Amino acid sequence: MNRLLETIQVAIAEDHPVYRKGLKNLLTSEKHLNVLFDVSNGSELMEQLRYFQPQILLLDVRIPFIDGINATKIIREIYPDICVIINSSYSDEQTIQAAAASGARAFLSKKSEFTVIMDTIENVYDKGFSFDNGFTPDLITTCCEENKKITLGEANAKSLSLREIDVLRLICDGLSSNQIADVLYISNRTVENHRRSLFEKTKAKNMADLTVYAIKFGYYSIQG
Amino acid sequence: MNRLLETIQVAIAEDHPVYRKGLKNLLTSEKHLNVLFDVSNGSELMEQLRYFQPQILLLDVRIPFIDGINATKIIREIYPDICVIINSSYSDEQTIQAAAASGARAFLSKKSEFTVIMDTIENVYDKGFSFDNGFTPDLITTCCEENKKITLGEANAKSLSLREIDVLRLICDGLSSNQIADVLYISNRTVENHRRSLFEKTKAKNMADLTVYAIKFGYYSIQG
DNA sequence: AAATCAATGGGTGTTTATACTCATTTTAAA
DNA sequence: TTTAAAATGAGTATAAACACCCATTGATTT
Repeated sequence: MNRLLETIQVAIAEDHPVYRKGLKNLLTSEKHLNVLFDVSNGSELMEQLRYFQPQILLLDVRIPFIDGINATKIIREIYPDICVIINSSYSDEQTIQAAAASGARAFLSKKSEFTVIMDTIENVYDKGFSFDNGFTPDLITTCCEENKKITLGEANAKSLSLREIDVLRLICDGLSSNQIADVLYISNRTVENHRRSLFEKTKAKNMADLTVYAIKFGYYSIQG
Repeated sequence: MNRLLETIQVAIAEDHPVYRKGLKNLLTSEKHLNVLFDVSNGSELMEQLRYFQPQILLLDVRIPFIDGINATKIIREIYPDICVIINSSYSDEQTIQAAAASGARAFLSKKSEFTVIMDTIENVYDKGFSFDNGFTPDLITTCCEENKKITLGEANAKSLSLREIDVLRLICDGLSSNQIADVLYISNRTVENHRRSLFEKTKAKNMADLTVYAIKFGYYSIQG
């Protein structure tokens, strides 16, 4: 293959600003790479993914709101084409195993040299996986067997309409049905109907449940 | 003083290559700063210090061979003019206290924005200390004498009780007051009282608001 | 042309949440 | 040992949420 003709789309999720900026600069300076976006927490990550899907996602384990492992699980369900590379400060067995089980394609230590990061990205881009740092083919296969047992039926979830997303976000802002009705200039009965279809589509039971769903799937992003 | 005529001599000891390079690039781009050297472990650090003495040393706690705390103690003895700024991934009390006791002039979280790093460097250069991230004048004096208990007055004032956290988590799980009462073997009136104090402490208006708060401040984590 | 769906609005209920008031017991701290 | 706070429970209200039912309009799709 001719690498020169291809540009790999990369994204970064990492909460240490200096590390994130440094990594972004180094990746940007590579001609065949393009950094689609960089975010500092899981909430922002899921929001960005709704609009931009990178081929490679460099994902820190310890990020706020939705941690790297759970984010990987969710991403595997909604965006199975995105290859997640887990990046962690600690390379202990539990973390590596959790990364493999969640559906990550490679594991990187934060102590890695930049050349190692580049090698890993290219390996994942070419072959789908990169085996290093305790990440082995054996581990993947055993973990994938485990994965088959825990298949979640999120694929059945119907997509939300634009108006439903409006209502969902205002719910997360803490507004009541009446308040939402005032904001959107519609009847509170209409708001309640939207909410009812939100419950049906998301299988949520109440407002709290709905809020968790919204954050989990990037419909609502937590700030600060 | 005229900052433009002065160049602050800085050095970096940090074992994560990407973070180190990123930080070095950012510091180098500041005109009144000069990065004397950057090393990846305590052994290299002490070797470099024999030939080059920076005015400010940005020192990671977790570096190989000689960790940041011990390195600071040694530096204070041999090179008392070098101002050490401890840089750490975790801002827990023990680490901050240890940093203060070892003779550090400031404490930085690795999650800090670059502007915060710059402010800290300039504060230390101008005044000898920078008080932030739990680093207080009191801490310096008490740590230099003996290990006293640090009272966290403001943290206790707003912190949630254990039972309140139980209730908060079950709310996020989507349970109603009656269901929570069943799970915790208490009256639903008690649950409602806990919920009321949760509203008071968090200033949330309803369940959705409370759920966002819980996720934001780490009381509830989203599972994949 | 017929069917589908998003968006709008309503009727009639029951359940739950929220806002006040208050009291008791236990536990931890000053 | 007195004080404060946490954890428990309740009475009485109103507001909101939630569960069913239903219809109309406009846009898109088949």
